[in-house]
Amino acid sequence: MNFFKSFHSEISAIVNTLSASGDLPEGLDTSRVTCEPPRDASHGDVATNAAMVLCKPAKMKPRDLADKLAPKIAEIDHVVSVDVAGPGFINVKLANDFWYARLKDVLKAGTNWGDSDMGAGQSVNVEYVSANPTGPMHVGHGRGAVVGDALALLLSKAGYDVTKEYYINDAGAQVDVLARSAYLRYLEAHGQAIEIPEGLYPGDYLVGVGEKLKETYGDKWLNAEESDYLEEIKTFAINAMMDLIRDDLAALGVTHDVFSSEKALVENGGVDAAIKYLEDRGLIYTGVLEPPKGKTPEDWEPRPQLLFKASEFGDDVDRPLKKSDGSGTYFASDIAYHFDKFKRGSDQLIDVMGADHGGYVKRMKAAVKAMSDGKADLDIKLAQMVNLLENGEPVKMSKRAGTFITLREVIDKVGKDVVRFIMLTRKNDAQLEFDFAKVKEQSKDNPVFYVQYAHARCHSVFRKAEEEFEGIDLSVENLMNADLSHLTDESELAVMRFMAEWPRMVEAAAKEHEPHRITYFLYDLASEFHSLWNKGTGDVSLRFLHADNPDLTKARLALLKAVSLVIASGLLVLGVEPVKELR
RNA sequence: GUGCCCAUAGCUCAGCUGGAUAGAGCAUCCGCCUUCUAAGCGGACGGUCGAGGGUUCGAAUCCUUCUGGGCACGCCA
Repeated sequence: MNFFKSFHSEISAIVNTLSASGDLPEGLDTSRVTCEPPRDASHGDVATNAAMVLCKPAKMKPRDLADKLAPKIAEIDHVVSVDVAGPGFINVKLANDFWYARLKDVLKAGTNWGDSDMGAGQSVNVEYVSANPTGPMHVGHGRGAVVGDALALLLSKAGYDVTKEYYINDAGAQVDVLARSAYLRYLEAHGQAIEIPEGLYPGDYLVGVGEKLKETYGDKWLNAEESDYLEEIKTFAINAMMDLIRDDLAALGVTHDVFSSEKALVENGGVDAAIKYLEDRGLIYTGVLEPPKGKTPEDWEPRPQLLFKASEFGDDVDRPLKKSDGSGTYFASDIAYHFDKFKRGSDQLIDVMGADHGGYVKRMKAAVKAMSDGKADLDIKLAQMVNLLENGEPVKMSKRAGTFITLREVIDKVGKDVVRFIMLTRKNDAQLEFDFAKVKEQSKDNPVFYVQYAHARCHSVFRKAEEEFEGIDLSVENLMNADLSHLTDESELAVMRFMAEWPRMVEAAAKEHEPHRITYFLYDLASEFHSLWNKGTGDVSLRFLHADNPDLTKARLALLKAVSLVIASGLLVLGVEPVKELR
């Protein structure tokens, strides 16, 4: 559990007590009071800004208020000292017993340590990947996939009821292009010489589709009109592409709970229903849009269109729902899709998409606000570009020259765990450099390795312990009984303090929808641990195993066990498998 | 032209949504293996947080105006 939270409620209780006794005014709002680990560890274990936040409504000077709160805070369990510092911070030091208790919490909970009930079972829908079913995934898709998947895992850990969803864009012009491209490959499979015109998909991943089309249909479509074969071949090709994509995702360890089809949504009237819903609320009209400023398209001409009043919900202009040929725009079906997600019971929606969809954010948020009467919240995470490098040099990619690198190739080259971890070493909206040379390197330059190494080091001691102490019981149940008061070195306590912050980290990262924070936490924990480890090189008494002192050894093993569990727990959130040994 | 995102050490980036003297890694320099993995650790050097103004006890963080970069801008998805 997040002990900063319970500290916060202790302080609120103190404030209320002082109010009741007349020492402080009634009705002070403690919601802005924070309890955090101080930036500088020498300040103590918990710092609170209570005196500074409450001084104004309490009509006191911050230091005076702090002096009033401090003696009461000193009475809280495990508090050994309270200092007032700086402009009015109250710094609290906790007894070692407190950290020993947290360590036992870790052992007891295992990799479930850090689980939170913050989400209280609220339903969250995370939509991610949603790559068009027109070809294999590229590395950029992979980033969205990892960000979405890790975010979903994180939210689950924080107590939300998460649905992981993929939206298949199987309607519209792009899948028509796919169908035509597949048809050419079908002709090719029948021995015809083909030339792929500009605008169709040239990728050779369609060759196999052409052959399967031949197997399935024989020569049935060879001399047919497009209007006859298009639908059937389209469905066939889309299915083939989705198999391909699902396969790529599986290789990344990404699985979705729900696949939603845009085509189905159009065909079952969902889009029309959504438009009608907005129409009934007076949010739709037919009008003519201003041409875009600055860069007017060549073929621009004013044309009346069916428009959604997005500007009433924070968007810049109203947005079209129908194309000039009368069919729905992508936006129209996406409105229907988000409406559908909302009606299925999620009032918290998260979309992960590529940064090139940035211009789409405002209108979608406007639509969700309108469709849900403001009840649903949509957060859109934009996954920025990934730049592939080889030893600092950009990897040149060209679709035409066939040097395009797919996500699958990257996974096969470095492994899924490396891809997942590296994709989360940056905020989602910052560009990411992915250097093949770096990520395969087994050194501290490579964060994946650095964290895995810490985990592996723990296990190497367990193996050593089994060799040196015959019949030693390394089970959690046994280690839980260790006398932890042997652990008094500053580095040991530093590691314990750091682990105790994990639940708070999970909650903060989940609240902000920022899975990359987990990566940084793990890196820092690994760093604390490596530091402790190395102290043993200079000071033999700090090593973990001591043949002449089984009690001390047991306590140290308990600490190691906890470290390995917290690292494993964090890696699980990232979808990365903790390794016990590095080759 | 308009909107969104970004700007932090020489380089690559964090900075816990307003807290204390702004932190890591790389690079450079100096140290540490008779060892449970040195695949590591410790230290030094390095900053007008792009610029100006504002909000308050307090700003890298919030507001505003600039400067410089990325993305997007009806009938693509």
